[in-house]
Amino acid sequence: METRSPIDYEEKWIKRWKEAKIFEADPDPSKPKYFICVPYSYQNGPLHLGHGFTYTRGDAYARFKRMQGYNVLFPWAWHWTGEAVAGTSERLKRGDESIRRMLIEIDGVPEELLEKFTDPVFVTKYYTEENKVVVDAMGFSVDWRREFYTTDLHPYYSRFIQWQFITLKNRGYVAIGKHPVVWCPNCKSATGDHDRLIGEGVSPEEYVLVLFKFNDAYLAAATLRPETVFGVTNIWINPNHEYALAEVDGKKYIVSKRAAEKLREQKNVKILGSVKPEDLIGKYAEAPLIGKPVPILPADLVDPNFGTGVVYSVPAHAPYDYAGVIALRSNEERLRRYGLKEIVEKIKPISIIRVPGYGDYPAVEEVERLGIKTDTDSRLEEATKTIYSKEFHEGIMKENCGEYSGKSVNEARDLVKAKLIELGLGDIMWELPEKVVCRCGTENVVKIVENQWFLRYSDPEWKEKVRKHLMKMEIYPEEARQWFLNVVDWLRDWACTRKTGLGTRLPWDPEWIVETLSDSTLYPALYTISKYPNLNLIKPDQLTLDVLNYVFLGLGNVEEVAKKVGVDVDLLKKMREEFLYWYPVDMRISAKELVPNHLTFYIFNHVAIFEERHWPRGVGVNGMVNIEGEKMSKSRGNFIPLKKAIMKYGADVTRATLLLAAEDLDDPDWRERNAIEIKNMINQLLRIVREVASAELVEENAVDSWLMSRLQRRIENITEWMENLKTRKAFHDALYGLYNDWRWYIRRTGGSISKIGREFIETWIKLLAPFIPFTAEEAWSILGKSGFVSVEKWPAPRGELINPEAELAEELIMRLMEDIRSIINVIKEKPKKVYIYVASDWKRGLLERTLNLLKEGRSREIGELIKWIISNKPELKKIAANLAKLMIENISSLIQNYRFEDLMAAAERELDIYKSASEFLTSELGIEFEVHSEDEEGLYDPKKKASSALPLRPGIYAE
RNA sequence: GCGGGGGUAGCCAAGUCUGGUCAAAGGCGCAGGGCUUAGGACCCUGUCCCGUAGGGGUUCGUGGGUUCAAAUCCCACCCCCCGCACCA
Repeated sequence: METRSPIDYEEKWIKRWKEAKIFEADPDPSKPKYFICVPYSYQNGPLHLGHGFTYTRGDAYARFKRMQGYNVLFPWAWHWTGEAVAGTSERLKRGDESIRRMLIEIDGVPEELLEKFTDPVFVTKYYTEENKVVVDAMGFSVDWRREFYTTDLHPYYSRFIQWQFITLKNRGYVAIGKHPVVWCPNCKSATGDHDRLIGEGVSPEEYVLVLFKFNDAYLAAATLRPETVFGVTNIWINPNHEYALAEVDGKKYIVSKRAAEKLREQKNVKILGSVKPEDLIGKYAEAPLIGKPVPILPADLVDPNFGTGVVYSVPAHAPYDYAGVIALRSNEERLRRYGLKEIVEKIKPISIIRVPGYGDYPAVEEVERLGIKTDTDSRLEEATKTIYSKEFHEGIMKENCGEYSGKSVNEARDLVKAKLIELGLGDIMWELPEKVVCRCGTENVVKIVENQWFLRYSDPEWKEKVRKHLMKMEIYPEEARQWFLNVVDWLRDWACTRKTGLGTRLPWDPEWIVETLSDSTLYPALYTISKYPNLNLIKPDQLTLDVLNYVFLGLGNVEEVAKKVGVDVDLLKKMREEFLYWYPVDMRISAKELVPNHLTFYIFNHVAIFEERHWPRGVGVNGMVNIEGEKMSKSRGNFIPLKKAIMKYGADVTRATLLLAAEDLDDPDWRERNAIEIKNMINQLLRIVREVASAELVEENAVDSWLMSRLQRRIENITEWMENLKTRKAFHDALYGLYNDWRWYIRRTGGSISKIGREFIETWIKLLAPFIPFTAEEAWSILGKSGFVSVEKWPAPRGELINPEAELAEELIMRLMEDIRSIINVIKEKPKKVYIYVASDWKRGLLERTLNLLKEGRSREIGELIKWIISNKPELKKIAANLAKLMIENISSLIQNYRFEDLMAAAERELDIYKSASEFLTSELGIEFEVHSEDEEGLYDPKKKASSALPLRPGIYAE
């Protein structure tokens, strides 16, 4: 399906830009370079408004830098690596109706192609073609000669990835090990979040198995709180469940049957037999570390399907356990059947943790407070959470905890765990805190994957290098820096390989494929040379390790390398030079969801592989697009592909609507209303341009100076905001700020336009070019300009055109208009005539005094002004206080933008300013005006308004 | 739980770092007027409450505090959004 904008000129400019090759960038030593990129997107669907937002920001910045005179490289590529597309194909093959519908209705895939979607490679190809059209349609200023996609389906991408991984491995950044994953025993694969029927977001948790010696075996109790073993009073088992006796890594465990099965995926397990609950209940097992025999008791709270089905009981600190004791005590039948009465009576909670806000037995307190009587009461969950968290954060181990006494619970937990394992009395079991069910309907377990390859992001030295570099990087907005630093602290080793999906084979262990977030960390470097193989200057298989080592790291003897692979030495040298010219990346722009993964990995990998001078310089992050205030998602039905937005509103409207919606970490909200409004605005802009293009230019006047002055200030602000990636502010001011200036100008000139007015419009178009490039080009050509505004020079503010006097004069006129309106509003009838009284000359002394007072921060010393007024004009005694107060209020709002001299000068010219504006005021308000000075002889002033006149605030009388 | 961001007028959204210029930009919506054959677009005005003179009153999640002065600084609390590893 074609992507066609309703705006006729958009297509035209895409074509012209392409023909003129203005976005193709080659090294040019005479120009400063700027390398900006955005993360490539996974090709499992159409680009949507979320991509559109990040990419438009990137493009606007690229265009801005280009206009500033930088040699800008803005390349593009496509991510094919991953498992999701394979999943889609698989579901389609199985005849999944929902995926069919989604592809047709939401992604807009033609029905006849659906058959081919059972092939993942076809899917990625299809979307790459579709999306490339969209990227052009959006007006992104891409150098397409450098395009590529990932995986070993591409002629050379995998060579790059293999080089990267071999380099990482050689430098010790790759490790092999075990790794827990959520596992579907039926599908025999890891179950990602999106492949789940139940249990989204659930990940494996590490439980400690505390081993209680029982004959020649161990009762293995699973716990998150091994430190509480000092408070154990008994063991709970489920009286209705037959347990398994199993050999686990050479040791005999008694656990529930389900647990034995689960452990099979994690350890070496041999099931030896079963154990009846009656064989355990009433007997004793020995608690580790304290060597105390504790009785084994029955409880309904024990779920054989969770953990090991064996629980050790700490009634002082675990509400469930205390409730279990209560429940058992009152269960006469059970006590009799197992002969437990005496044992149970002796059980007393043992306090081992001191925690503020509770006495010795927090669990007892909570259970009694809530009046809980059974061990299956649902309120126990809440009580457990409360105590767990409180004790973890504030709890201290008491004197009865051996070497752990006095330590925080937090600390003791890890120490006890380590000790138990060291003594062979503890073990690890991974378990899912909640039920997870695979799409296939099978309940999942945790599997330990063996021989998993990792990137060693936990390496303290590596982290430290990254942290240090982060402190030097430009990060926009600044708040994101701390976030990055936290991520670095938190980061663990990353399982970097998978068994399924598309990607690049791990060079030294080809049964593994480099996973998607690990093969996308270094590729900006590839952009610097990808045009060579793309233009057939070097063959993909000539990009050997030696060649890449030379090009990216400067290693080896270039003559020898060239000879070995059979390419021209100069070509290799040129590639090396091109890499050195462009690298490092100056700016990478992305959505904030990539901070905790991709962007951080990107920095880690650069730091690991390249020389320091090639580490990333800047990162900009932004929020994630909402639609009409709601999160965008296919399942909500509010998913908007970029293509759809373009076809409805055009690219510039789409770009503008997104850019105006938010900046920094705020999430932009796409609102249809805004898009419509912006469409009108853009039409209006072109209307103005056409009008100006054909206008007969008149002589300049004072308002022209005002207009130019405003323009300089706007340029200054817009430029500074852009430098800091404040795209919303910058564009908002470029669009609406300048528009409002223009409207005022037209009002003041009565619609006539001077040479200056035209110059303003030309500059305005340049300032808009990074944001709405199509409209800007169209406007540029309407103005009769040749060439592209896209490569025009970005306007620089001209200090000599800043004219505070002209600005102040206009501001005074605006204020006067407001005051008159305000009066009319209150008296509720339109006056026949309005008299303006400019303050008497002597009052300028008052202005001077007021300015001094404010300058010195003594705005409260109003008494000084009052005294001064009275000493000059005793007859004003009554209103002196009022005048002084008004004076301060009026001036304090001006003093921020204008200097002392400007204000004094304006006060001297005030009469002229109002007189020359009186015609304008009449046309605006439809009222006759007379402007007088308070000093005039025989002044017409029936309501004595003239005496209330102050410098820069005339008196007004309406009749 | 841990980490990050945020709560401003009917809605969206600036302002918060650097307290006074803040009844608080801009846009939308709404109301009135203009233009127009009409609609749309466009232009002007108004849009917290009160007010027959440019003024006054009460607001910026909640509750305290600092200060001559707080949307802005400090403390506590409530609520919302995002990320947390095999989805990219």
